[in-house]
Amino acid sequence: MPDRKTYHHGNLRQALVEATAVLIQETGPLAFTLSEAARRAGVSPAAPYRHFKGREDLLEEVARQGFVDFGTRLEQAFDDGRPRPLTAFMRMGQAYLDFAAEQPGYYMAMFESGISIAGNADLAAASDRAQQALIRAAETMAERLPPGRRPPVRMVANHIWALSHGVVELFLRGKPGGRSSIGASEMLESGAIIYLRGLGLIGE
Amino acid sequence: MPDRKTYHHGNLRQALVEATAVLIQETGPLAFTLSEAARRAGVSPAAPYRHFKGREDLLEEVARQGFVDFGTRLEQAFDDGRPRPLTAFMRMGQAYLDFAAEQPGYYMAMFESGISIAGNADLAAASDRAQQALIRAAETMAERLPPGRRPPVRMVANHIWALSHGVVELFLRGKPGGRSSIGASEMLESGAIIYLRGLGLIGE
DNA sequence: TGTACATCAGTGAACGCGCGTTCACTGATGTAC
DNA sequence: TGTACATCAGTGAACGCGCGTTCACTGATGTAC
Repeated sequence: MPDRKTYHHGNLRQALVEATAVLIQETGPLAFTLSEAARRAGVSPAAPYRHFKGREDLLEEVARQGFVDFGTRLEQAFDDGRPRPLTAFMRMGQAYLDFAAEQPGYYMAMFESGISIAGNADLAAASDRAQQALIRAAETMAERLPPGRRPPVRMVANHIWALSHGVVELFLRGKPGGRSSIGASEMLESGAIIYLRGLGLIGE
Repeated sequence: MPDRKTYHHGNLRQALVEATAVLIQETGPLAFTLSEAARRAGVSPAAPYRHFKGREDLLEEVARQGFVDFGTRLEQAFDDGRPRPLTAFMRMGQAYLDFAAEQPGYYMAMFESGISIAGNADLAAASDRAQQALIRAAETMAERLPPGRRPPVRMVANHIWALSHGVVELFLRGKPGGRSSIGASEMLESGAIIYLRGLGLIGE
């Protein structure tokens, strides 16, 4: 909103977060600058310092909000395994891809911007919560197996996370190793099905 | 080699490539600058222009060399499926991780630096060759299954690539979603085993 | 073997640029009375 | 309801910085004769 009328913006903090997400989406995480984000929010380059400690702080807030949305979407998609765990699980995988496709700016801020979650408690908490969604889904799946054949739940969650992330990075966008964005969805679905069959959760 | 004695460097082109890889490894793909690479090669900031068109050109050469080494390592590790395809396949997975761990600068240049392979024929060729190594391995594996149960070879190669890449990004280094580097190897191995079981290549 | 000279890989100074950040400031808001 | 005033979210100019790139140049190399 570069042509606002009032001296006070009213909602600058959030406007900066959203401008940053759009900026990253358009030109990649390397192209993000505080100045450009301020420009897009219609504000002088000094204004962001009323709301953030600096460049890094803004970027981390984008990632944090991304993780919150991401975690919420995964939880809602899995819906505690209703109506059937398998259906719910595949739906969660699709939600993972949907998030990466619909919110690429946030996804890149979360995974490709080089931020470190360790030094930011709120960010770490949001990241943990998203991971918990994956772990709970893995748990629900594992419970369908006889006790002796249950794999470690965290391991399963991490396998799925890695596969999903790999598909996003290689096949969702035009990345070095990847070819086209066509097929990311099918790629994840087929991969997940084969994996779940390997766990014994899907019959021959 | 900042204190070389001769006016002519002798091997500046390659020195710049290697300096860039080290630089990226140390501070991430965002921190790479032509000037710093020149500085580390012990040369003025104008010197690289004798060997590269500019910043982007050097970065792409780093990625290209990375893909060549990467492809060679994967091929050698798979060794046409000797002594047994399954063993060879798992060995190739380990080689994937080894490359990412031993040559992080090259790996980041290849997958995280934001270069585009499309506009650079040599780079595209090197990337293709690496992908071919994965596809041939998948082919050898698929041939072990009865004709009616053989999955699409490219799909299998892409699943494995995505899983490997995801493991590298999330678990090999201290990345946002990831925790520690411990376990990347186990993570990929266990994931691959479950996946291969899902394909019917490993018994219960 | 010696020398003239073309070639070319480097230098170093300069450029314009946009960045992140700081600063004293000013305009708008909202609360106390 | 009106006014004084504290608060605070913005401005805009300035800073130092390092970047990528260009330029005329110079020193080293190696080849022809």
